[in-house]
Amino acid sequence: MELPSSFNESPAGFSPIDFRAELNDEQYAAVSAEPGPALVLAGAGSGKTRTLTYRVAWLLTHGVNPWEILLLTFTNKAAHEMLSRVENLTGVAMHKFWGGTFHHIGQRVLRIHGKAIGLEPHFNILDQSDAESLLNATIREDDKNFFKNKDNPKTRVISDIISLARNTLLPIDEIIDNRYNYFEHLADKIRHFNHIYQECKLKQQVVDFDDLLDHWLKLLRQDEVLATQFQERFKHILVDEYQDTNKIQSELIDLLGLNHQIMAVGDDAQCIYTWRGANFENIMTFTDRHPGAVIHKIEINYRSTPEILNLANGILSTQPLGTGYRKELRAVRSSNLIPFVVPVMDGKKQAQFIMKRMEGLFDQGYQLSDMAVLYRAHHHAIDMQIELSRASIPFVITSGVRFFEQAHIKDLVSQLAYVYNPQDSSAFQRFTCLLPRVGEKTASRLHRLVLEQSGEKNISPIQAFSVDEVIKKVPVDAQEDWHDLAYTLQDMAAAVGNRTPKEIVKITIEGWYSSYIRNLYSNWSDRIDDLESLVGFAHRFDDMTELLSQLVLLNSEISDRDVDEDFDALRLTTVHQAKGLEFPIVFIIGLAEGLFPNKRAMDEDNLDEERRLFYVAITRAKDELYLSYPMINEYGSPSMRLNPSRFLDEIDREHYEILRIHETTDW
DNA sequence: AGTCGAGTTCTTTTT
DNA sequence: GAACTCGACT
Repeated sequence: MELPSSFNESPAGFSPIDFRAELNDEQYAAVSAEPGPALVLAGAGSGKTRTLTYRVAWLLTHGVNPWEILLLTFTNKAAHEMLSRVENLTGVAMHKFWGGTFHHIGQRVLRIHGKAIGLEPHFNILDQSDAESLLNATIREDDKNFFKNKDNPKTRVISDIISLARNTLLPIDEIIDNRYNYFEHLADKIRHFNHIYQECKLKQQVVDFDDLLDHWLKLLRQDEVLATQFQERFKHILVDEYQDTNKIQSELIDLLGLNHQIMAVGDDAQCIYTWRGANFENIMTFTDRHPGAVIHKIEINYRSTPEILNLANGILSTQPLGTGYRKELRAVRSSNLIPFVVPVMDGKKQAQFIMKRMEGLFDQGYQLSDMAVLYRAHHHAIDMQIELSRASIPFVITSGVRFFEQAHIKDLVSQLAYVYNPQDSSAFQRFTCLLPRVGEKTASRLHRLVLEQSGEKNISPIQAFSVDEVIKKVPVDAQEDWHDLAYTLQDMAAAVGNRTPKEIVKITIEGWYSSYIRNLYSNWSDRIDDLESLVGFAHRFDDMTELLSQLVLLNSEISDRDVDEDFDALRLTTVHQAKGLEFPIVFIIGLAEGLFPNKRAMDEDNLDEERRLFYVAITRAKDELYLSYPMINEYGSPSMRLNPSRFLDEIDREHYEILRIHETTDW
């Protein structure tokens, strides 16, 4: 039930857009808003993306230049989608905008201006797991016995604490006080670990995800001239999913938008990232921080049936008073089936019910790609995957190991990263540890030795791989591989500057790594195929640094062979990853206490966020909605009885119908 | 001292 | 299935 769209009607010339006709009153008011701070409260399914897209188009047709617009989004996908829609609408090419995730833009700023805070333009970006291993290594080096004590927190926890502190701009002590008070005695220690970790990264010219925001903010704060330059350059700043911004992000936006040119778009009812520091205070206090801000409410819902919206509104009304903007989704679609609550015996029965129901839906003309199964946590989908595979029903699962996070991809990328930044010990360690009898300790010794020799003999670190003093220290079993590896890296280094990224990637694959992988994996040809598709990906880049950043930041992008959009398959996804998507048919599974709401959220009293997550899940559905819960959980050593989710109890009984599984055999 | 293999224990959500 | 621990082996 989308509004009429004139996309692609005039492929050659771009005829003027009739904004009034293509938008409803609420949307039009936001799109055509006068310059000045604005807060757009867009309910689920109300055409938020459309509004943002048309706003950009509006600005462009009213004399604003593309480079004067900064578009900040939560995911790369959202940025891409919006900008390509703008391109279709106005003919202005995507790359003319500064648009992307906060991290992406931060990276871009730091490449250009990072020198001021000690970052060379070729710095490498560590992903979550690289960052954690580096932190781990730093801690071990500083305090050998720290992890021997079982009562001490694991690296993961320390990393979480540090990250939360940085994202909320609060001191580490305060984070520990508030959320980890059982580690109070370690506050000094953790602060110290953080300190040496930051130093270590800077020395190696690497940054983690948080640095991309933190350094960016630091840069703007310390260099007033630069800050002013950005403030004057970006005449319009548009922020998507504003409710999920954290303190450091809102600080960045406020600083960049000092001239009151921010349009923030969001929905406080859909704030689901507080665990990552998101703070919906940002959206609640926006008008205080930006006096004169105009609030635009967009509430007409084009997506869902009234029955589904009744349920969604019911959830909204159970939210504690005063915690959000008052809103109600208004339906325009005609009535359809009432949502069903489906108790089932266990996960297997749950999967079987869904498959049974799917058959009925096929008869009604729906296809697999119209349907999605949503769940709270990845492992809730195991039974679903098993049963679907057994019945050979095609499905895509947006989770698990992402393409760029697979071992062989990271192995290869580490070699590329190292050639561009030989200080990067994480990259060095990643590929050296693949050699026989080389582990963490040997790797770091070799890395030090290589740098030392490079300094002493005044040669590049990569040439130093072949120096006798280094070779002597390589374990005997690894000698042969070491030579091949050194040769490949030197080949790559020689190609830097005069070959394209694509060609360099090719050299890397065809070098040491392909012979290594052949001996290691039985499915090596699949893995080589993956690597080959990396060559295709690299083809899009002229600049290796840009390619390397994207490989880390774009972790949701999948390999080219999976990009087939027409492939008819059922979608399995977590609720978090389903944010912003819509499906005619939605099954939400595992709606039991301890699963959804998640046990940990119950322990930590985070039920409001779980409820918002449930709200997000429900509002993905267009035509039909099924809410199911297993009564028994066979995972966990003694099978446990499960109670239906409290969220089901909170819904008015008249808004759904209970479906007993034995009655459904005829569907 | 450091690597490697076997066995155990869990994971919410993501840039 | 991967991330960690532990004991054996170099």
